[in-house]
Amino acid sequence: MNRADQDACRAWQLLMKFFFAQRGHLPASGAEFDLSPIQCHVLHLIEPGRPLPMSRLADTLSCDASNVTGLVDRLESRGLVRRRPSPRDRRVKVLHLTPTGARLRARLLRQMAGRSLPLSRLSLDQQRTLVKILEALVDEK
Amino acid sequence: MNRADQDACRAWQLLMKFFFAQRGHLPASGAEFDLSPIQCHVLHLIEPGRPLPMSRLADTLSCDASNVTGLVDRLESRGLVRRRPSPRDRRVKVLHLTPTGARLRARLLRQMAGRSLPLSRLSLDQQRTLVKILEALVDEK
DNA sequence: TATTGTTATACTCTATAACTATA
DNA sequence: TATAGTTATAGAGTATAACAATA
Repeated sequence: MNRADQDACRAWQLLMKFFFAQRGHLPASGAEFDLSPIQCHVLHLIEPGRPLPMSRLADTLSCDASNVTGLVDRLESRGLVRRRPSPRDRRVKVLHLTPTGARLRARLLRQMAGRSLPLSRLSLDQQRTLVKILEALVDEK
Repeated sequence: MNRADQDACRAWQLLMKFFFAQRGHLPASGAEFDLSPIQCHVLHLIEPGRPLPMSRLADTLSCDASNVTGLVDRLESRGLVRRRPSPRDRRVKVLHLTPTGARLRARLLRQMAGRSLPLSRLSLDQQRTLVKILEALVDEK
């Protein structure tokens, strides 16, 4: 294995380590707000002011549509999200955050960042470089 | 908010986006090997040649010990891991990968890296910088 | 007394199959 | 015919409480 391959290999090993470490923190992060990990994930995906069709949620979560029904039922009964009919396609229901849901989402994300991302270990230069790299790595479409 | 705070804010927003994107891919990644997301996580945590006590697994997953019992039951019945008594403390059981488990773990991690980490979008310089940054960010203890 | 792991129980998460409404 | 969403069902994931064995 050449030097470039070694670097790439090391990079994805560390990215996976980071990912699974975050995944390990998620149950405790969510529990502070009485949210399951998957509920945290849904809340992250429904951005304020950006309604999301149920089917898109199922795709992004890599799960079956029947699963999303129950998931959204529970979030809706807690007053965090709301289903609304789509004006364009009467089969579709789009998901909105309620004001309560938006506030909880913001608190959750702040808490997750504070709990598990020791950015203070990085220099300002490193933080800026990290931003550039992540922008290349995370598909924003 | 000053410039430094903006950079830090953007950095953790992107890290969270990366994390949840990976989390979204995990069910499909695991399904190719008939593994649930949590089973993938456990397999990642039990490194070959590095036995792991059950209690440590519960801590790292932020879950209750009673949960780990069932989790390990299912992995053990598939021949992927084995419980062994600890020689030092007779209350403790440590987890080992079987050869089959170690092979499956390697295949899973290779597949995850190939599926979801488009490192080819990064220059070699960026990859090397990313490694340095992640080493600072991921607690290796 | 405290800790490790198991069991019993109940609820959430999840996929499969069958269904309705709409496109 | 195909797609969006629901329902029913069954199995996996999860926490709580009570327990046995060991420290």
